[in-house]
Amino acid sequence: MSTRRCSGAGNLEMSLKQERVMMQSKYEPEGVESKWQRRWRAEGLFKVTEDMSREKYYLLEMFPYPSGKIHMGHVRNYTIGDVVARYKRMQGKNVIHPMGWDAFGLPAENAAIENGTHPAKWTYDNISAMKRQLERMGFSYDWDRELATCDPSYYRWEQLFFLEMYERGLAYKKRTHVNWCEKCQTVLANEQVEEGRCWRHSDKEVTIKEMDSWFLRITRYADEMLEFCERLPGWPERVLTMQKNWIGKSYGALIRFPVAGSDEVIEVFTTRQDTLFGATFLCLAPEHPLVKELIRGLPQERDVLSFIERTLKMDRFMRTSDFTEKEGVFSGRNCLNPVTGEKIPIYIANFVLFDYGTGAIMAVPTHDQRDFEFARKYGLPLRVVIQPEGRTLHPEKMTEAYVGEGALINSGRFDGMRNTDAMEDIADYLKSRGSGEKTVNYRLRDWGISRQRYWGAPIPIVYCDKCGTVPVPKDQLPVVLPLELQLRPNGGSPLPFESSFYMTNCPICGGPARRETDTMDTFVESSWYFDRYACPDYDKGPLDPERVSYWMPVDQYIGGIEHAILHLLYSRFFTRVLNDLGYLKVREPFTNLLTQGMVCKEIESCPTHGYLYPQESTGGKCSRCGSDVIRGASLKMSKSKKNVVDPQDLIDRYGADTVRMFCLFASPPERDLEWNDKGVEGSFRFLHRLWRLVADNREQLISSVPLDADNAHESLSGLHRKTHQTIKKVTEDIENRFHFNTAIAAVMELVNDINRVIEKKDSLEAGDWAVVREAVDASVTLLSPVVPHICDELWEVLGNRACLLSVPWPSYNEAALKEEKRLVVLQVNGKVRSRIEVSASLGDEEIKELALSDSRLKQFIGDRPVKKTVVVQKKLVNVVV
RNA sequence: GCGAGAGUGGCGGAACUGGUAGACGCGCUGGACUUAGGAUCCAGUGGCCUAAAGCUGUGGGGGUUCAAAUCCCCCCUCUCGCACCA
Repeated sequence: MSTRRCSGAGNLEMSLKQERVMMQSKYEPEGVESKWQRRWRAEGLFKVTEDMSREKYYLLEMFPYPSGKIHMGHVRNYTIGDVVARYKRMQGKNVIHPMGWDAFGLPAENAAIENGTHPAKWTYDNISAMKRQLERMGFSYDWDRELATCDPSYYRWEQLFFLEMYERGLAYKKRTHVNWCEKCQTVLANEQVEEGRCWRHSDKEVTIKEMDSWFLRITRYADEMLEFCERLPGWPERVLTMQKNWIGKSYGALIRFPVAGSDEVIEVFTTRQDTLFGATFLCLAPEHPLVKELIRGLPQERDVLSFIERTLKMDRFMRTSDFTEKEGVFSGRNCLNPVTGEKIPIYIANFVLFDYGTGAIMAVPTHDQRDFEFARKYGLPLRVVIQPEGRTLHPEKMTEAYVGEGALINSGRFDGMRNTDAMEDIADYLKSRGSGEKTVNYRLRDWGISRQRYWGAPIPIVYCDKCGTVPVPKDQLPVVLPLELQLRPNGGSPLPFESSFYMTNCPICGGPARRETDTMDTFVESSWYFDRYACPDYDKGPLDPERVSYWMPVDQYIGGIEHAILHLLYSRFFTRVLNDLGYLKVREPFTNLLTQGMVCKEIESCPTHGYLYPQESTGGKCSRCGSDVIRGASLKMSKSKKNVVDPQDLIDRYGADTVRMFCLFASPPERDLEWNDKGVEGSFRFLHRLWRLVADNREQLISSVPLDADNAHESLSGLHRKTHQTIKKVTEDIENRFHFNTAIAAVMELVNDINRVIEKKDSLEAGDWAVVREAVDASVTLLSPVVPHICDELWEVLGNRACLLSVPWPSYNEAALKEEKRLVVLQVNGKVRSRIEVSASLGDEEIKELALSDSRLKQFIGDRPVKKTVVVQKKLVNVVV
């Protein structure tokens, strides 16, 4: 690697001629930061354009919901991203680093209802407030690419995508059982239900409701998305595992059970077709579409209906909990086991999931624990079909199901086969008889995107009594969300009540028609915003093919782990759709993914007053009642736990650079960050020290002769070496693993070394100052992605003109890394007993000799005979006695 | 229950392919300068021991190795994800 001068000789000369930049002796971040933010903006430093001759680098952080104020999670996420963006830029890449707003969503509506502000005004006010805060942080966004998803110029393209998906059967409407959140007054996708609760809040259960809903056929891509999990080496294993589990592919068979005395057939999905001969009853989910028909007119009808009603009323969490007792009711009907011909009862059971498989199961109580419990409870027959080796199962004596392997019995022609071997054969047998076949089943369901809310992108569909469901013609897009209307005080969408919106004419027959009043899930907007950043101003179509193919895919995506399934899965799906529709050339949107940890802080609480704000706890006592404060675990910052730190307060107090630095220094990005007010002070102090280092030695630094590669300096060779070692370390820490904490620590070490050298200021010669200058230049340059304002200021003070962002990243000199002396550790039986310093030119044998003649080592060896001596290349000698 | 990850000083964290455990920072202790310090600087700071010498030490136990925070086996704890998935 070649040596690059850290100090620019040309710049130096110019600045010496110029009036010298005045420097304050005290570091005052506010002034420095606003100065540089102004200059960056004036120079359009963050603007980026397509340049086919240069290698592009797309760095993206998850865009925020415009809640009005940035929180520590944003600050951390965006600081990590900004460091990478600035670093890559200094490395010479053409870096795109955009920012925008995930601007549709419920909070705007709720705020509107609460305090009478229009969702649009609320949203745009919040956007400008948050934008100001992001600018104050000094992030290097190309604001020319800013977009807000609530803007018709954005969502019109989404409506176009929807129509094209509709044409291809990728968007469809069906009446089905869906997740309903009472609090949000809307339907939720499966991915948005967490532990039976709405992902937005945990205080209200999600219930099941039957209604019409629009779906996107994500399941069409299930297999491909699963397979591609193996081709995303730049993604965390954890996220891929979660996605794989969510897609949930399983191999099994579809088996048809004819209903006795009817033409109806019940299809069942099973992964255990080997146990088919032991199926002694069937269970349907209460939501199963056949249930109502089966029971019509039977004496059981009433009981079944009341059972269904009871079950559906249960919230989803209880319904699917392991602890909920398995319950069911006989439907009054039977069906025939397709292989035994035996008549077996059909039950309706609460534990059967309507949205997995076919919503119906064959029950084999002897070899499935759930079926076993159910059979015991309702006195249903058990038949053993798998006999384990070395013991005999008796149905009447069994206390639990046997789920292991064994030989088939009571299974007709398959008797004696190993159950695992019979899987294929039984499937073939079913196929030959027309009663089933092998199949693959996915846990993933189609993505329900209808939302019965106002503040979202309208679904471009019209309903006509004559023509049915009619897509809005593409040239009539966008279907604009009306802004002038009265919101409903109790939540719920005003659109179905707004005739000026829903009343329209049928695009086909021209007769009166009604618009779809559901809006799209906001995750639809976030599924393609990164594509639009490539060409936010393009109006001839959703995406400018040239620009998009230059920028996509995203090289590095950074965001919270909470989107491991939701947003990341939807985006992978959407990318495939847009690829199939011809808008995109890529199949996967994000090459590398970094999921940063949460920002946590210790909680404090009082036995009577609950969680306390820091100012409510003084000297370990509750300021209201004086009882002892309980210091709790460090938990994710949240308003309800009263452990949030407002980034704005910190910026006001310490400046953006300090906040940026602490966020990175406290822990590596993928881990949780433990907030520590004292730690912030530490970062602030370091920046002060850095500032003083330059301020106090400005004259000597500026007038020092630039260091030449070959004028290796005798007196300060240690500092020269340290400088190059630091460049190497920082480069590798950022490049290979994004470990900014160790990178910062390395620069701190260098700065400590510089200060140690400068202490002997008076004895330093001109050549020494050149070494110091090199070290200072390196420190400032290496830190500039982390703390760009102070670094640009110091860089200018040191006589340079350009902003560091356009200065190349320093490279290190391999020769300068070499130490002429090496510290060798001497061990006896693996224990450190002594250390010696040896010349780096010595060979293993010579070092061994030196070691054995070391007096301290000799003392430890005593007169014991040396059995063996291990020498590790210029590092360690271990003498075994 | 299944799957993944993690347990290192008073705290956040270093130690990259096994080779000086605790870099860097916070906190703490002592000192200097100060009218003062929550400013700054210097020194110290895993534990045991008055100190040195020494011993000991990376959740616990065992193993491999000249050498283990790091590799293997068993156990414990915590975090996250999934959780009646047929």
